[in-house]
Amino acid sequence: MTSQPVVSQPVHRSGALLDHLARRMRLRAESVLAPFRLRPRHLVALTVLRGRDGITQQALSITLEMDGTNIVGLLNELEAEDLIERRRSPEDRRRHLVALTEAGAKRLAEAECALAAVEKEVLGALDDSQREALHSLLLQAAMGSDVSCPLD
Amino acid sequence: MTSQPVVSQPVHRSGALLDHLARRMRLRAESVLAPFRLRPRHLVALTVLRGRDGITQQALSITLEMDGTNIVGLLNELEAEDLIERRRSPEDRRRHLVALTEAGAKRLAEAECALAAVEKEVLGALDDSQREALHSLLLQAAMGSDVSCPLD
DNA sequence: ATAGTTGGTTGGTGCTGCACAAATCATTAG
DNA sequence: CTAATGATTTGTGCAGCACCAACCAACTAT
Repeated sequence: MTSQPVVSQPVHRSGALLDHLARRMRLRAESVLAPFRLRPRHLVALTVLRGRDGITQQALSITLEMDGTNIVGLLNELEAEDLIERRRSPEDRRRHLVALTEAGAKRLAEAECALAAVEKEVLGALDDSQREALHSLLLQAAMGSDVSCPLD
Repeated sequence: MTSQPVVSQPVHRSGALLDHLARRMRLRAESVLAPFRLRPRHLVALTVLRGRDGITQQALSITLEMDGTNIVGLLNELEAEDLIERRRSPEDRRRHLVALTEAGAKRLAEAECALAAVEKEVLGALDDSQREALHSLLLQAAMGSDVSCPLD
């Protein structure tokens, strides 16, 4: 690899587009999510938790790239709604292993279902297969670039 | 395809992933952009302007889904740096037609160039062709779902 | 045992992005 | 002339989030 001295095509930047679309999505998502007593960041956290059960709070803080103290608050809110559970780690009883509860998984699924319309609107220019492709690319990017995710 | 009465697979939701990745990108982008005296939202605005020269401020406000009064502030900042230009519309002299200046296009290009590393990091799990695919999907979604963009 | 370190928690402070409201000016339309 | 419209200015308030300091419980090392 790295053999070709190809200087580099203009290689399009996706940052601004990502920002823009995320914003549009979030604006609509907020009102849709409100009846579920969830805000966008809750959704993000729950989504992460669905993929990595029993993650430690530190790892979560790294994954979400949020300050540890704010993670606490976020989890408090979710725990108050019984959507997540904090279990003590048997190996190191200081650690909390955070996991989605059944209610949490259910709420997440319901919320996602309710977001179908939003996504349809924001990603309206994409057909189903394109949306699926987008999802898998986003997923791969999100999982792969996760510092706290050594082995998947 | 589209012939099967498949009720619907779980159809993955991309909202949270979009949110998550945009955040990761934005966090890094902020520091990279600082030397250019640009913040992420400036980048978004400039990116939009590159695609639609001579757009009216109202249209911009619709596209960015930002309040009109905040658009004014944003444009003031960009105009102070001579990155955009406000021209009076000849047809309706109340309107401002906003356009990228040469300096603006240049700054935008430079900033994007500087963001290469950031994108490489955040989208590190994707290879070049995947990144390209992602970009074109995002672009299509952004252009297509734009209410103020009747004909492109 | 004792000291130092680490995971988590609490409380507080402050900045930034943004929505929203109100008042103003220039221009256009009826 | 009057009303409506595009843009501007100024001011208010809230939410997200980073950061700091103090603290407890539990682990580690000596």
